[in-house]
Amino acid sequence: MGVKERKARQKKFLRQEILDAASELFVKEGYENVSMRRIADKIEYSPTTIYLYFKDKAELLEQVCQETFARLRQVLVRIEELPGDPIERLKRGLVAYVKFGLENPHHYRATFMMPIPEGFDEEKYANPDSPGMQAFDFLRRRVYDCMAVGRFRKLDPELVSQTLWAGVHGVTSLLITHCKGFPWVGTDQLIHSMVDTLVAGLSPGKA
Amino acid sequence: MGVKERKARQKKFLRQEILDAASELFVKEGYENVSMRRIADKIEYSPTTIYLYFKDKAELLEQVCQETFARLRQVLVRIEELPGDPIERLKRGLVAYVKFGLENPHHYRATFMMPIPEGFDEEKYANPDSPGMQAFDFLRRRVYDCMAVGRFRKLDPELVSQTLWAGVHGVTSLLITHCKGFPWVGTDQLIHSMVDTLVAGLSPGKA
DNA sequence: AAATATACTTAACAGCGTTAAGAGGTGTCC
DNA sequence: GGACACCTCTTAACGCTGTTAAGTATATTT
Repeated sequence: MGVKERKARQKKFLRQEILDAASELFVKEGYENVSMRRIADKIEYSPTTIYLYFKDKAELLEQVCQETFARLRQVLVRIEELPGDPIERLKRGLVAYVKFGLENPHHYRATFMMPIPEGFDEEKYANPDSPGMQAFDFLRRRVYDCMAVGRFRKLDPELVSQTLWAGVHGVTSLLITHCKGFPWVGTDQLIHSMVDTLVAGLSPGKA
Repeated sequence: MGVKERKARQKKFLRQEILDAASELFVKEGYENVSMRRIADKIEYSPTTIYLYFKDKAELLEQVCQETFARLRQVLVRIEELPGDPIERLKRGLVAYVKFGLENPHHYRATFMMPIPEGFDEEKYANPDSPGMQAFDFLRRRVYDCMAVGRFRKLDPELVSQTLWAGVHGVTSLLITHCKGFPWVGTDQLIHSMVDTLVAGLSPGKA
């Protein structure tokens, strides 16, 4: 009676195949240039088949992004395990965040730069299990570490975390959108300038 | 022989009418929900008429955004004229930038958060006359002011300007995209935290 | 009055996300 | 074995989208 299991396996396989095809197109072309029909062509199924596995295009690409952002989580966990100064570890995490965004610009855009779909589901964005939230949690923990050892001024740690996030998000999204056509002083320079400046501004010894 | 002039006036008038209709829809619904057909309906012309006045949708909405960003320029010029501490003037400009973005989220998104169109024209984005560039120039001048009076550490002023821009852009775009569904500590708090932290981090007295 | 230029429209193309209805094979039960 | 139901997938279609080519009707010029 392993027939049910085999079918389930096949279903899962096709689902993954759709995800992979979508991902590949997505990486190459970005959100608006990936169409259900093109994905279907790639896997040699009819377009409507995709709807048997995903509610709509938004859900499909959200899953693609989640897969990718799971990798960011891994990177951050590895950094979390590394020894070192709390400040240094925080900085490393922030820099890794930006680099990850620049390496996966389409995923980053879809996750953090696209308008929330009309009927926004509060839970999904507040959901602490989403990879985005997990990345933010990493940041928050690093901030608490820095505060615990007095490397940051006594501020609302939530506010500090959000400020840092906004900072690295700013660099990431700006570089993604205007990568060409603007005389950037240099990607790495800008990343480190942001991280160092924010951290310096949060450090004690200066009102 | 004022007939030519009258025609030119009429042409200009219709052009502006298109711009206004597009702007109104754009403000209410955002980029993707504004269609050429809806604009045409609004002004009671055929959709193709718009193409006699604008090359395509991108150019039309770019003009809409330029009109709006011209208002940002006015706001910044007024701030520029105000007396006060160079640091305070810089901060006021940065805060005004974010508030403007939050008041015109669709324009801000279209201008600074959308993928550059395929055949990107380098000149247009490097064009120093574009409202975006003018806003950046304002920022740059304020940075030079702060440096001139020793309120900033001796850093590359270009790098400092870009860092500040990325910071305020980060707050703006993050709040635009995730305005709901994330437990923000408070919009104004976040804005001022970013501005104050960056400025503090750039100030002398702290390595 | 005929020719031309201007301003606009109609019709169409090729694409999009998505849904409704149907086909064809597989497994189940009488 | 045959009827039935299920599961997977497809075909066809709807109503959108941006955009172009061709046509019309009016006004100006010759």
